[in-house]
Amino acid sequence: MPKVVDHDERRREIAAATWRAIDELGVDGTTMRAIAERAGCTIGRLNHYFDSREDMLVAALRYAHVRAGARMLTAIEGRSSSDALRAVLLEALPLDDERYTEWKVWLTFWAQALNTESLRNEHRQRYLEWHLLVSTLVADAAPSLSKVAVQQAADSLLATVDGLGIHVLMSPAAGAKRQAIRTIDTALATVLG
Amino acid sequence: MPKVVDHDERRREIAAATWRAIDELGVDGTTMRAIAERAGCTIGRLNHYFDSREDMLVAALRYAHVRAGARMLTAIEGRSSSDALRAVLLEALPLDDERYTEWKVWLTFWAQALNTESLRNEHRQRYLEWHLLVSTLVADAAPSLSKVAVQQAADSLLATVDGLGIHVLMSPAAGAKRQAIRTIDTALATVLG
DNA sequence: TCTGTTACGCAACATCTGATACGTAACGTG
DNA sequence: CACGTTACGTATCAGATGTTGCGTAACAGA
Repeated sequence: MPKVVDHDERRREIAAATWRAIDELGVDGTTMRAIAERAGCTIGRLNHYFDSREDMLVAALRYAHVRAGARMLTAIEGRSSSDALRAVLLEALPLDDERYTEWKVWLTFWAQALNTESLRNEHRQRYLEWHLLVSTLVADAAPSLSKVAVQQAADSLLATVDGLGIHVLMSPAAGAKRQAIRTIDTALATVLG
Repeated sequence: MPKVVDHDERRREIAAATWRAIDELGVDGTTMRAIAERAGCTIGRLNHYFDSREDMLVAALRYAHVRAGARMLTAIEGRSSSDALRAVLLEALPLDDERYTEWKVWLTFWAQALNTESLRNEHRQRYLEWHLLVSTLVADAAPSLSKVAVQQAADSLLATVDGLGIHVLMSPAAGAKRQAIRTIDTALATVLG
């Protein structure tokens, strides 16, 4: 067994570079050359660790997913359920550079998913987890709600977050961000009473 | 002045063909060849009426915009303001094939707009009109609301519609559609009391 | 009918793309 | 110290793409 390298680590590096390329250039501009440039290697290495460009795109999506998931857990830690719910929803919005970039990646993949079944599955997977997290928090924060009402509230909150995210993405002014926070708060007030 | 043809009509035809190509193939797959095929002409004609491919994409976006605008006006006609509000919001969702396709085009352009200033402006324009329409209807339907509350309600409704649209787009099952309608109705109940 | 202009099909081109094939250097193992 | 395997840089290729330029046919106006 010669020349041993951390396979997973390399793949993660490449996924991160792909992620950066998508952020800077859009998915169209994310060519093998662009990724290699950002990963600080040659195309040879990319092809060594991934079978195709599409596999690298999926890896970038998963990478963004893992990042976001970790942030959500941090946001929940040590908060009451209603505080945690608000924190999680706000954490999901593109309010700073990191999350703005993350949203660019999401949006890019949504569009790409329209014509790629594997990406659509990837998205549905993420959405289920995300829905489960929010509905759990809603149930904790408003124990008097029926199961159906909890689901309904979660659906409504998730839709609001996604819509606001897109809006901020297209008009990333400070005003739009403040407005988004206000909208989340009124939505929460409606749900939690 | 020889061989006179309706310039605008030709451009509209090409825009419609571009629209169809985006629907079927995604924006990446929308090549000059693909558009020409759908328009029933050769690439020569495309280049005769548009300076570049990007111009044709913008034209397709405007075409979709015009279509949607016309549908909205039809939906309002002869309804009370609160009925009209509901009709307009539902009309904005991807609940049938035509509107599903339209949403594919929107989503595609949102993603594209992330790296194209001209498309972002195009979107903001559309969003302003759309926001104005909804907030006007809200003001009519709930005259007791303050100006600020009307704006807030409109923001919330628009975000909900956009979020639901994306969700239906990714999971176009009948269940998701019914769920979306229910979410719109609860949002309306909240706003209009 | 003649003429100048417009419409647009056709073919060619330079560019860029993802993928492959090959060569070499690094290194764990015997 | 070989030896065999892995890592990956380099060169190359076939295919696709947007754009350009040329040639021709159609037609309004004189």
